[in-house]
Amino acid sequence: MKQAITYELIHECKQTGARRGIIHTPHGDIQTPVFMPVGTQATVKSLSPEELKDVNAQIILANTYHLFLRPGHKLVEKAGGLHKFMNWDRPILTDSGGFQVFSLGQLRKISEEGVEFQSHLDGSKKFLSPEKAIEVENSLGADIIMAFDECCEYPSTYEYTKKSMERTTRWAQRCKKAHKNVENQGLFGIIQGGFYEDLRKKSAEDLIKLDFPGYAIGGISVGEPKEKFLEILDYTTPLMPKNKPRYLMGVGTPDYLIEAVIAGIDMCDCVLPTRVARHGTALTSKGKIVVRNATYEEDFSALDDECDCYACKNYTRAYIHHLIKANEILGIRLLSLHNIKFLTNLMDKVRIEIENDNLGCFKNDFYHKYGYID
RNA sequence: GGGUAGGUGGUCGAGUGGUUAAUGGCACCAGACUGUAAAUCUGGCCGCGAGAGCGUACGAUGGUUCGAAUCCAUCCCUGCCCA
Repeated sequence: MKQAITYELIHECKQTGARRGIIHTPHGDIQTPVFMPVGTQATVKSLSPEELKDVNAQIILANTYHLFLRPGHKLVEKAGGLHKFMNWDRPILTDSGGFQVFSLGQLRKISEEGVEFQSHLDGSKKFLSPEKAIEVENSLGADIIMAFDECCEYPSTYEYTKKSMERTTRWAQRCKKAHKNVENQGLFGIIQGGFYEDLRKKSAEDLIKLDFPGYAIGGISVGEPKEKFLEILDYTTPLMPKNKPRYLMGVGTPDYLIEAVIAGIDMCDCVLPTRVARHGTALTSKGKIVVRNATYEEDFSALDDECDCYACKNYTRAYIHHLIKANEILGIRLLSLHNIKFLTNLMDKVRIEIENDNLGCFKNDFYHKYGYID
């Protein structure tokens, strides 16, 4: 049977082992490694699809939980699917709601059957199971859909993490069984196991037996220190199949992205660029700047003199500072645009450096300039 | 000129004898943000001090009181009404 999602490995960086590849999807190819902006409610907050294309977004995320609650997956299906509904003709990935099991901690109850949520919108009770999540994801029609998992908080005990991981594996099995649209949508499994090496290993092994077209690492960047993050990344990534896309969920600071790619990751997503944008911060080649702060009041330079985005080509820090202070939407939009472009530009460079077998040197230069102490 | 309501920290505005350096909102100054309950949240916001604390402060001056932003007197200023 034709697979919706396939991965083509083009090159491995001789310096770092990072992978340069292509993910083939029903809505076109994705050059990897790739950064994926998040558009939870079928929109990357404040930006239009045209603008997302301008900042080289190759693929975006949407969320099962949110769209299930509103406007409802049946409505999106009636609209002709997510692509048509939101006017985005490039690939889409839908998260399963597994992250909401974590982020809505106080509003849900987990059982073997699934998760009962108290809707954050109106308090009403909603239920998501592996089968229901897949039903919703099938209706939404994204190219890549994620298995319904539990993202554990940090720290969690070994016992709890083990139980949760094993349940996530059983759920993955149920997801696979429930998935009806295999030719158009690729279902990815999510490796859990928290911060325990043997659990990660077990999770990966069991999920690989289920033969998903791609695999993700979940349950990372939930508040752990960076050393922990690197540790898990380093022992989990090699467990993932080489001939399939490897997705690290929820990672978006420049250093984490680079570390992930070096570890062998192909895809990352994060709300960070758009969220910090709305809060008045720009990511730049010389580190992040809080443009909301008074120091930028009379700074008539661009956000980042190395950036070619619309905001940097046309506006000054002083102007964007003013817009943010004045609560004007344009400030948020310009920063969102810039921050996404900053990360997609970073990944563009990363792909080139992999091809040139030079990612290690690039990392050092980048860190030095950005102000990371490595 | 007569009457009336008022003058509180950057601002609007609570407080009407003590636990009040003085509630709130806004403004301002920072910090956080990683599969989005987030254009959100947290902290600071009279001066000096690391801190304990000290010093100033509720239009002005004087007074009553153990104690006043709060009571009294006079003065200054502002809004509104009448002439």
